[in-house]
Amino acid sequence: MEAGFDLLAFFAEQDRHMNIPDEDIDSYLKRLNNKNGEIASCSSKSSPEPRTLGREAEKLNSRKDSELDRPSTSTHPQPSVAEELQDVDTSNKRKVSLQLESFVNEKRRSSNDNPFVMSKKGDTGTERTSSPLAIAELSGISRELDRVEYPKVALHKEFNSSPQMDHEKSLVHSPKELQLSEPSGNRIDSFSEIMDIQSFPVSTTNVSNALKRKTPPEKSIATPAKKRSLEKRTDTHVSLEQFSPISSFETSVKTSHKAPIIIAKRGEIELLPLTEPKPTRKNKLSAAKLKPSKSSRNVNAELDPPTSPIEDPSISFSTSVLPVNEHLHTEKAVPTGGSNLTSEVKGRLVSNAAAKRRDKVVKLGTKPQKTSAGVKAPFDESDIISISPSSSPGAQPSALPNASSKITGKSKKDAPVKPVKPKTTKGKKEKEPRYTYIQYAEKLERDAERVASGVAPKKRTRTALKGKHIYYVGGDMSTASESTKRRMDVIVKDGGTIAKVYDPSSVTHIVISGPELPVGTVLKALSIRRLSDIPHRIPTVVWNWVAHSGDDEECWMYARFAERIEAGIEPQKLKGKSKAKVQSYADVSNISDFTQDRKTMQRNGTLIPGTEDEAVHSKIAYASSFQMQSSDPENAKDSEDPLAEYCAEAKAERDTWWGRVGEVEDSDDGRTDDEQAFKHIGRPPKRGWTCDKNPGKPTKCVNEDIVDKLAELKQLHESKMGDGEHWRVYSYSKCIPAIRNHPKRIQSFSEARSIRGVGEKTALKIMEIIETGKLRRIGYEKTDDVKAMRLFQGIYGVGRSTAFKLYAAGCRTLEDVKAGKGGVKLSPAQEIGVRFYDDINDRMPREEAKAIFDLIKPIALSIDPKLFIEIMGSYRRGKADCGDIDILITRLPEDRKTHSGVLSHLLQELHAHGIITEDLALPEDPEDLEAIYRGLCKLPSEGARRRRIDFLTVPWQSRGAALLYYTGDDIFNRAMRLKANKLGYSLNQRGLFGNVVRDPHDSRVKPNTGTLVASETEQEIFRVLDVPWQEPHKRVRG
DNA sequence: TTTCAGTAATC
DNA sequence: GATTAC
DNA sequence: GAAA
Ligand SMILES: O=c1ccn([C@H]2C[C@H](O)[C@@H](COP(=O)(O)OP(=O)(O)OP(=O)(O)O)O2)c(=O)[nH]1
Ligand SMILES: [Mg+2]
Repeated sequence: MEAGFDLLAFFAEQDRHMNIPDEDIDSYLKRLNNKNGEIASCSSKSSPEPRTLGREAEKLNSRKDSELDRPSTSTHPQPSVAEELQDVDTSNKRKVSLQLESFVNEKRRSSNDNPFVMSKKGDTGTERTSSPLAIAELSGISRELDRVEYPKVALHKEFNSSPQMDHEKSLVHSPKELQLSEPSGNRIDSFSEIMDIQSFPVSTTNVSNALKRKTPPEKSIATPAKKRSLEKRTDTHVSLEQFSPISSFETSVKTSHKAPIIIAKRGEIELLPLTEPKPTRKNKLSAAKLKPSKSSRNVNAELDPPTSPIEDPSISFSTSVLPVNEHLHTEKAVPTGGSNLTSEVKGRLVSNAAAKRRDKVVKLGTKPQKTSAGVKAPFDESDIISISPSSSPGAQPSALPNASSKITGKSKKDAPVKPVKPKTTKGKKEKEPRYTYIQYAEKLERDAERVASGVAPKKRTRTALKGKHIYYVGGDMSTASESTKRRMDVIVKDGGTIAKVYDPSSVTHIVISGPELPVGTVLKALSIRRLSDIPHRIPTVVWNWVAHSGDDEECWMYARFAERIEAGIEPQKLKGKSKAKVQSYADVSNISDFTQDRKTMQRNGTLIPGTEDEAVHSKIAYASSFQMQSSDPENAKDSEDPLAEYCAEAKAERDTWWGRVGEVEDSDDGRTDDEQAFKHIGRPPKRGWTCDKNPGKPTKCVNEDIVDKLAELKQLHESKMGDGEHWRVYSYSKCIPAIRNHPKRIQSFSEARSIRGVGEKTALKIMEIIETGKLRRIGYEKTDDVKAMRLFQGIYGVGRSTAFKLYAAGCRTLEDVKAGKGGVKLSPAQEIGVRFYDDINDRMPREEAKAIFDLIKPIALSIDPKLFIEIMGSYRRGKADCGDIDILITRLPEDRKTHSGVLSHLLQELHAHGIITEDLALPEDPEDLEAIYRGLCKLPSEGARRRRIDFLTVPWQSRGAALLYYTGDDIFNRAMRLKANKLGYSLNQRGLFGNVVRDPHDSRVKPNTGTLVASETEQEIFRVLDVPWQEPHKRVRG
C-alpha cells in the first residue's frame, strides 16, 4: 500500500493471471499488504479502531460507518451531466465521467498511449497525476487509490480529508480532487463510495448490514438516518443467506475451477450439502454468526463482482489447492480465520442454493433465520445432488377478474377519438406535383398501362395482391400524402389495382392507413354513413395487411373494425378447410401483424422503398399524432419522456424513425404533414439514414463490433450469473440494443455515455474496444468453469444453481451429466433437455415455425372452428429465426362456449399426429381458460429436429394483454410494466390494473389486485400508458 | 442506497 | 419456498 | 451495471 501503488503493475499482474477478471484493487492491495506488513499494520496506522483484518474487507462498512457518522455525509449522486472539464486542477467540480472522458480521449490522441494497453509502461507518475483513474476499471482503481492514499479517511470519519490530501497529492493527484467538489472530508469517502457501489451494488447493502450487525458496537454508531435503514434489516438476523448470495456462487465455481481436482474429489461429499440447502438451510444460517471476522472477509470476496476465480479464498482454502492463488487467498483467509472458512464455504454453498434472486427478498425474506454455521457442517452424502427445483403448491392467484365490459366500451370509444389524422397531407410543395388520391391513382394506372405496352420497363412485382381492386383510405382523400402515394405504389407493385373511387361493386378490399384513423374519416372517405353499409364481402383492413400479408385469409387479422372482422370471409371456404375465418374475432388482430421479416423478405428485396418505408411513414404519423396530442411542442422530449424513462422504448422508436425519415427525405423531398410534424418533433442528426439500423435490414450497424464484444461479455456473465450478475446482464440487455441503434460510430467516452443505459463502466469498455479492438475483460471471464456452466445451463430446466451443482458434482460435459456422474439426478424435463440439447439450443428458421403452425392450426380449428389461434413471440415480431413456437389460443365466448378443454384435446391430437413429441410442463388445470403448456414438437419429416413449443390459452377478455405479453420481447415487456408501475398501474398478461395498492414495505406485495383498466386490445394498453403505438416488429429492445 | 416485471410449473 | 422459464 |  505504499505510496507507490502502481497501476501498471497492477494491470500487469492481472494479465499474468489470465483468469483473474478484474481483480479488485482491494484484493490486490490486500495481497501486497499482507506480504509486507499486515493488514493489521495498515489498519492500525490508519485507524484507531482495530477492526482487525476486517478493515479492508470492510471497506464498505467503513465507508458506511463513516458516512453514518458524518453529519454532512451525503453521497453525491452522480452529477448528472456535466459541463466541460476545463481546468481540472483548479476546479474540483469535475465530473468523474468527464475526467474519464478527457483522460481517455487524451490518451487516444497520443496514439501510442493507449490507456487500455498495459504493456506500455508509460510514465506512471505523470499519467497518474493527470488522470489516474481513467484507466479501465478505474472505478475500482480509484477506489483503491483512495484507500491506499487515504486509508484513514476512508475508514474513519474522524479524519478529515485535509490531512490526507497531502498524501494524496504526493502520490497521485488524487482523482478525487478532480472529481468531486465536496468541501468536507466526505468527498473522498463519497467518491469512493460511489465507485464501490457501482462495483458492488447488490451485495453492498447486505454485506454492510451484516457486518454491522456482527460488530455491534459499530453498528450503534450509525446515524439516525441511516439507522433507519439498518433497523429495517436489523430485525432480520444477519445470516449467511443474506450476504452469501452475492457471489458465493461465483466464488465457489471459480474456486473449483482453480482446483478442479479437489472438487472432483470432494464433489460428492462436500458438495453434497448443496443439495440439501432448503431443508437445512435455515439451520445452517446460524453458522453465519459464528464466524464474525470471517464474515467480513467473506464479504469482500463476495462483493467483488468482477471477482476472479482466484478471489475466493474461502473455497480454495477448504479445498486447499490452488498453488497460484494460494498465497493470495491464504493471506486473506488467514486473518479471517481458517476454521471459519470451512464453515463459511459450506454456508455459502448452502446459501448459494438459497440465495434469493430478488433483491428485496434478500432483505425481507430471510429475516428470521438465526444463522448458524454449524449446521451445515454436518452433511451427508445422502443428499445427493438433486438437481431439480423445489416445489410447493403455492398460492395461486385467482383468475383474473373478468368483466370489464365497461372498460372495453369506454376504451373503444376513446380509441377513435384520439388519433386524428395528422396524416392527411395537403400539400407538398415538392417537385412531384401535388396529387389528390384520384389523380395519383390515375397516374399509377397510366404507368401500369405503359408497362403493359412495353413502353416502360417492368418492375419486379409481387403477386400477392393480384386481382385485388383496392380502395385505400389514408385520411383526407383530397390529397395524397407521400405516405399514401408510397403505399399506392406498393399496392400496384404487388399486383393489385387501385380503385379510384369507392365503388362497392368493384372494390374488393378497403385498406385503411392504420388503426388510429377514426371511423368517421373512413366513412367520409367512402361516402357512407355506417360501416354496415359496406358489403360483407369487402374487408376493411389496415395497411399492415398489405405490408405483411396480402392474403385474403388473413384479412380478419388486420381488420380495422372489430365488427367487421369477418368481412371478406367466404362462408364456404370457412367451413371447408377450416372454418377458420369464421372464428376470427380479432380485433386482436389489428395489432397483429406478422413481421417485418416477411415484409423484408418479400418486398424488401428492394431494400428501402416499399413497405418498409410505408411502415415508417405510417409510424411516424401515428407517433406524431400521439405526441402532438400529448402536448407539446417539445417534441423530442415529449415523446421520449414517457417511455424513454422507463426504458427506451420511445427513444428507440424514435431513433428508428430518424433513420427512416432520413431515408425518405433523401429519396423524395416531399414532406407530408406528418413528416413535418415529425420533423418538428425533433429529428436529430439527419444522419440516421445511411445505414441506419433499420429493422428490416440486417445491416450491421457501425458499432457492431462494440455490440459484439459487449454481447459476448454479457453472455459470459449470464453463465456465471452469481446473483448480481443477473442485474448486470439486465443492464447489458438494455444497453446493447441502444448502442446498436446509435446512428453513428461512437467516438468518444462522452458520446458513449450519452447513450441510455451506458454508464461509466460500459463506456470505458466501449473505449477499450474502439482503441484496442478487444476487451480484456472477456478473456478474464472466459474461463473453463464459466464455459462448463454455460454448457449446463443450456440444458432446458437447468439454471445457474443446478449448473453449479452439476459442476460441483464433477460433471464437465454433457456425457458426464447423462451418466449421472457424481450422483446427479435430473428431473424429467431436464432429461429431455439433455437428450435434445442441440435441437433445443438451435433456433429454427421462421419458415419452419410457420410450417409447424400450419399443421397445428387446422387441427385446433377442427376441434373448435371458432378458436383464435396464432403464433406469437419472436415469430410475430418478425424475426427470421425463432427459438421456439409460441402459440396463443383464445375464443370469443359469444355462443356461451369457451375454449375450456380445448388445449387438452389439442395436445392429445398433436401427440397422435406425432407433432408434439415430448412434454416439458403441463398446465395445472387444462380445463381452465388460462393454461400453459410447454413441450417439444417436430415436423413429420424424417430428419426433422425437435423444436420447443409453448401454448398459452387465455380468456377472451384478456386477449389484448396476452397478445402484448406474448409478443414481447421480454425487455420490452419489462419496460412497459415498469412504466405502468410508475404510473400507478400494474401490467401483466391479463390486463392493466389500476388502483393497485402496494405494500409500502415490499412493493411487490399487492394487497389488492387493483381494478382492471384495460386488457382487450393492445392499443388500449399502449394508450393508457401513453406509449406510442408500436408494431410488433418494433418492439425489440433486446 | 435502492430498484430493476410479473407470473406459472415443478420440485 | 426455490428454481427455472416465459 | 445503470439510474435515480
Ligand atoms: O422473461 C420473459 C420471457 C418472455 N416473455 C414474453 C415475451 C416473449 O416474446 C414471449 C415469448 O417468450 P420466448 O422465450 O419464446 O421469447 P421470444 O421473444 O419468442 O424469442 P425466441 O425466438 O427465443 O423464442 O414471452 C416475458 O414477458 N418475459
Ligand atoms: Mg418464442
